[in-house]
Amino acid sequence: MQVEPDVFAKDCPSRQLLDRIGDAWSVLIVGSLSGGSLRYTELAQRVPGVSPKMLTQTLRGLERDGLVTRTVHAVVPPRVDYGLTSLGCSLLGLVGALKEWAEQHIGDVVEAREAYDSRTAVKV
Amino acid sequence: MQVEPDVFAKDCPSRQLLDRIGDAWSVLIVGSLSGGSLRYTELAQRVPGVSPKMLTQTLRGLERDGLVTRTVHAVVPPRVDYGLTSLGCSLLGLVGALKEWAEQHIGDVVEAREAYDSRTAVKV
DNA sequence: CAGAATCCCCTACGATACTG
DNA sequence: CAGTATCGTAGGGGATTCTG
Repeated sequence: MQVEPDVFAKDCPSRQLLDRIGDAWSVLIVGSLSGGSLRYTELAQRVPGVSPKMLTQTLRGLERDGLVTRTVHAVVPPRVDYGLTSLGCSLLGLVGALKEWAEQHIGDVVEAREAYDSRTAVKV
Repeated sequence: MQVEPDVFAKDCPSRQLLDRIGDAWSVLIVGSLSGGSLRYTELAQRVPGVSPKMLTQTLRGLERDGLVTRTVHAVVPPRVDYGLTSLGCSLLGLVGALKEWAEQHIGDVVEAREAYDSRTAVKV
């Protein structure tokens, strides 16, 4: 008897994935890794505005979820590479679609916002 | 001269859409409306765990972004219907893909987590 | 270089109670 | 019914400093 996962069910673990995909840093990091592995510092540069704390924290989460691999090279100075697992790669399509949707519709959304605001701001 | 929107750029407004799509309540609500318009209370029931505050707040945000329409019927008792705009509908594909990915890979993620935890918990 | 640790703020969110 | 208003709290996340 198979239990049907349902993201919409509150108690379903699959809903937890919403948190991960919903996390901006996660999305940004996975997207940044789409071109191949990167080092810690390289990631920090490609994901503008991320603090070392959040970068590490997010990477740990992604690693724990099996989306990202962490490879430590025993050299000096230290070198750590982060790359996508096949599971992580399976997310790429989603991230791409997300990116595409966002870039395609941001104009409409901005317009809608302005319209809404001017419509609402009437009552001072 | 066209400015290329880029979700990955920190200052790009399209990145704000990440916040919207990243918001669990937004995703859940849009998903719930995929079958057609719903009233406030119906939404509250279909989105388990949402408080009236967050429901209203999220709906306002979605309305402002032009993703959702809010129709007030001048009847007693009051009746307000929420439905997707065409822009909102354009999100449905993404939400569906998200749902599908989540439900399809939740198993792998749970496994990965257990593996990671047992691997890490070694050092007490 | 890659991160761990600490401090601290602030606001997002939940719970509850009230109203047109 | 469809919300607002108020309060309270946990913790997410930024800045900074230190270390193997």
